[in-house]
Amino acid sequence: MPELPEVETIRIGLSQKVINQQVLSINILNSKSFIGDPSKILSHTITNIWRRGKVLGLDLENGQSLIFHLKMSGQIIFEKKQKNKRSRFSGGHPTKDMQQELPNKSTRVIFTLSQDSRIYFNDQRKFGWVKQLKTSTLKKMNYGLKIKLGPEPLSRDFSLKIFKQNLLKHKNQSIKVTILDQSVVAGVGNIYASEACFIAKIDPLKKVNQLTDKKIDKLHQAIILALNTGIKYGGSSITHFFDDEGKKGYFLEYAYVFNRQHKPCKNCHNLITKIKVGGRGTYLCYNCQK
DNA sequence: CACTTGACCTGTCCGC
DNA sequence: TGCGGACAGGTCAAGT
Repeated sequence: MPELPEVETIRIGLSQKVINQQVLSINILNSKSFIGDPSKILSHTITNIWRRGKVLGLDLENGQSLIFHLKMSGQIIFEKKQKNKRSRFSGGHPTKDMQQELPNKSTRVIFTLSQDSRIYFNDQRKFGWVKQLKTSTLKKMNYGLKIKLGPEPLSRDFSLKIFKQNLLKHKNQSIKVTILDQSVVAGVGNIYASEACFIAKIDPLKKVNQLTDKKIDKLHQAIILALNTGIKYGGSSITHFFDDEGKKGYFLEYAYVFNRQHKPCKNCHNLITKIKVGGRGTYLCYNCQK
């Protein structure tokens, strides 16, 4: 589920709440969801929160880190207990988004923090994980992933030059499959890959070596725009995504193509088509994207 | 070697 | 209503 904008939305929300909190207990309800040694985290204090691609990290004062990958269905929900009632809203205003009681049948790990608050790691499909790693080894360990992560798309590291270099390592691969490769650029997933191809007016099936320099420039800009727009609307909620307070994201209301098959293109009114690219659902407007 | 498919899991939706 | 199959935001291993 969560791509860069969804993880970033969670990071922003959590950052105001967990810094300087101590981890009082860790309750692992599904053993495969937690990798590493929880005792190295226990009773230590959170000093920093960060994101790298789709990975979210918490650093602790003892040189250890907790990192999260939400894969397809993971959630990180912060809950602060207030006297008798529990609340996941800062002001206590109920919203329709947060029907679920916690913990629930998807809850895999519960972190109890100081100030009577908790972090719930929920994950229906059990693909996601939480790992304990030494902070100084994070980079060497590729943030818990097997491949080396590419540049952070919303930082200066994501220059046009580097993007072009990385793209051209995959000359014969389709554009969409290539930008989903986390070693080319970190954090782009299936939703924002379709969106970026639309914004750049590129057919996602087209091969990398068919792109002109001008199109590569457009695609580079389009990736940045799509991700920033996702963050602006608090991410995309299809079924599983909620932010750290249990609220939905609204990006899909503003999406050009994703999940809009048989609906009119927002640019030319032709109908949006759904195809498969690299085994993944892919949405496009054949009139706009060449 | 480059590229594709299936596995990992649980749940939902759709056609028959 | 039930059953089987396809599909779902990601990553990785195995297969071609």
